Amino acid sequence: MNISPPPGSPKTPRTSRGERTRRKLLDAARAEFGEKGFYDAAISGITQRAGVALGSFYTYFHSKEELYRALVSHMGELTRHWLADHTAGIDDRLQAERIGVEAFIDFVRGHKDLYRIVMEAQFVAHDAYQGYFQVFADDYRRNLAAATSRGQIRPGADEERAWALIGMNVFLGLRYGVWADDRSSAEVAAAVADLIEHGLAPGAD
Amino acid sequence: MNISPPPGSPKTPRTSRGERTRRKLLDAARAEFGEKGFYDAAISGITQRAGVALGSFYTYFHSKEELYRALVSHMGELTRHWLADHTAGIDDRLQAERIGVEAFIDFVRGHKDLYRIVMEAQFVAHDAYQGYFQVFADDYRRNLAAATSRGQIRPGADEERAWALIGMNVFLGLRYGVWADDRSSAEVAAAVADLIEHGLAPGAD
Amino acid sequence: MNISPPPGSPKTPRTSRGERTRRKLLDAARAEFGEKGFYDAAISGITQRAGVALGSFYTYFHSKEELYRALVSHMGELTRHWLADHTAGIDDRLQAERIGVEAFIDFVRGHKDLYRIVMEAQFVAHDAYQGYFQVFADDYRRNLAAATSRGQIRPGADEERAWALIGMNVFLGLRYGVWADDRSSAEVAAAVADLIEHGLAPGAD
Amino acid sequence: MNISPPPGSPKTPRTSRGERTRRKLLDAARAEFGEKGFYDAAISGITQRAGVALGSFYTYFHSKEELYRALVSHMGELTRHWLADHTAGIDDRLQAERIGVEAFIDFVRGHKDLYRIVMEAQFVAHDAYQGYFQVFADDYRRNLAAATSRGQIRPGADEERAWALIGMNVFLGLRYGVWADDRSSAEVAAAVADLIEHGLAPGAD
DNA sequence: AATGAATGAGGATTCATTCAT
DNA sequence: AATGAATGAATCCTCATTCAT
Repeated sequence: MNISPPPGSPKTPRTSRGERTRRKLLDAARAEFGEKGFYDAAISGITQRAGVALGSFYTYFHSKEELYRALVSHMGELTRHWLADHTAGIDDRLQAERIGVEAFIDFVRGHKDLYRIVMEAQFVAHDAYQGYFQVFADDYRRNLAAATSRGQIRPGADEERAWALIGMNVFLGLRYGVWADDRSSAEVAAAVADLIEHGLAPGAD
Repeated sequence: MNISPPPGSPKTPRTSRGERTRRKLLDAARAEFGEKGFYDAAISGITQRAGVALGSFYTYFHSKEELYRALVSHMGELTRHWLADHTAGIDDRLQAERIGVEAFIDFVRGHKDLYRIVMEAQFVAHDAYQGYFQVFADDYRRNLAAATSRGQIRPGADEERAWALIGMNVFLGLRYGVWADDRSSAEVAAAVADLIEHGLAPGAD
Repeated sequence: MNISPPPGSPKTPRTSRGERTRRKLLDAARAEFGEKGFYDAAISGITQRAGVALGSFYTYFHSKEELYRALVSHMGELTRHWLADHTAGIDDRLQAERIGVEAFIDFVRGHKDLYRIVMEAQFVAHDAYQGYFQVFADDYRRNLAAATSRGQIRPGADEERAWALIGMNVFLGLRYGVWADDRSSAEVAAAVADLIEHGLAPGAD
Repeated sequence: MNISPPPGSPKTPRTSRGERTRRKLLDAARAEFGEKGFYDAAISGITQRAGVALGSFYTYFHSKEELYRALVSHMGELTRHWLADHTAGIDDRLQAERIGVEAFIDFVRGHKDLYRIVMEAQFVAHDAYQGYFQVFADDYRRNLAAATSRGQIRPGADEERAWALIGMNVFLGLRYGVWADDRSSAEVAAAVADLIEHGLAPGAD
């Protein structure tokens, strides 16, 4: 007696050979999507890069889009781990913010293909895109609230702040991480940290 | 013997009837692209919405992409006019910033289709996208420099600040203008204005 | 102001050239489907036979199946016209039955490809198949009832009789019209007419 | 050095476990083909229903078509056994005919999937289909000849009669056995028996 | 005997663009 | 200027069959 898997069930490899092939496809897809974008990327391009037959793609993924989503979700995990690793142990929120910007730009520079994939998800898998940032927004809000309660930052509308800070990071990542390298990540981070910390007003400092 | 126009020359209508057709196509394209995105939009969809024959499209545009670029560029002008109109006469940069955020969110809400088009341009007409924001960044930098020289804001790295502020606006527009309406634009603007003005540090205020 | 056609609207040619192309496709499809059956027939095979480009197919039909249905329906009309023409003016039902069988076998012999198409419709477009025969069954029942009221035949269960008679015709058409020609249609018709008229019982005749 | 079996040799299981697997595949195939038809049925669908691995299919069958033919042939045996069982001991041909129609409709109702398989064989394995009915036709002819010589029925063209009677049964089975249940098999059989026995002519009875 | 990964030919459909009228 | 038919390259996905384990 066998239990047939539910319709939308993931296609999980059952052997180590399969595991290897799946990974080759994932890597190839990352390159193909990153270079050409979702629409100009071809399954045949992916399988050729991976060095497997066309049909093998469908042994591991239900569709082009499913694979795309897998990549977006993977990128989310990578990003969060990277940021967590780089800001671990920093108790001061403002300092964490500066380190975060710097780490993020560095990360983007090292993952331009995946960054492009995430950005394009807005038009390919809107829910995945929104979900991707929602996780960050939620984290941010929690961090801001905690910092407020510790007296590290002034109280304020944390949700709006969270989205504003995400937007900053995203565009700085785009401008200084993807489009051009004319500033070091540390420079950018310093400039922005100042903005985040004190704002623009010619205060008393 | 005819003198053929230089390649790449714009296809300009010569009659008022042609002018009307061109406009119908532009409007239809905006709807089609806004709804379906560049890749899923079809020329035939555009001409059907416009109520003209398929072939007529190529009387006015060289290609799908050319039309797309025209739309992006049009959006740039609309946005700048809108912001200029709404911040005209405001001498104080910090106040202008708040009004700008508010106006931008309102603008996005009224032009969701065009906003989507601009965002997707990143993957369809990268140079147009970059150009679109570069104009804003340049404006921003000029404004910040001027405000600095007037003593309205603290001196700082204006280029980085410019991109950071653009990123804020874009994501707030996305989150509060396109994705959901759960905050009034004024609320969002107020929250962010506070951030921009004073930053997060629990300063002397 | 244009009214866009309803989604499932037929693709009607608007020019005489289009009319010609559509007909070429219909003829080619008949040959292709008749030879290879629905599943082994290829759109590319049809367009090659028709001498038009692959894409032209979709200018006239929404899908392979839609064309198939058109053919089945066309065959229904042809058959009914043929039978009506050949049994017109025959007042006696029993004689009409004999002439009908003969005409049907002749018809099948001249339209083997379409006959195959109809038969396979059972598995491709079940409703079209059922509809095809239902029309005949209804006609039959009407004819039997009328003949009964004229005293030409014994009263009986006309619906069951109708389907039985259709079944006869279909299988005789298959056996003597499509599979082999070892009997003339008149011979077959005579043999069957006797069966229909007197049954098998060794009655008084 | 091995002696390879002659090409086309049946793949016979050597163990009872193999026997069991083969039967599971046969049952699964019957369900899959019956539901989806030959072309939409997939080997993977069959093996999934059977609860065995895809590759195991080819341990027992050379191809999809071979299995199909096995099913058609199996259905032939089942049908003949059923009819033989139900008409055994009936000496009167006309009564046997009535009982036969009734039994056939009942049989079809209980084997809709196999009936569909047989019908589609016309397009998948034409020779198997023709053979299937040829056996019945031969039987029929023999029976009719015997009945004639016993004086139970009027002499006539038995081959044509045989195919006519088969056609009746097939279509009645389709209409009243597969498509709808709006008549009991006995009712249908009675109506048709009358037709077969006396024909339609308003004879002396 | 059983497993499930790998293969690659094959086919329907879409769509930007061109062309004849 | 307008029309709509014609083109054919391009691509996703399916699936029977083979093969290595």
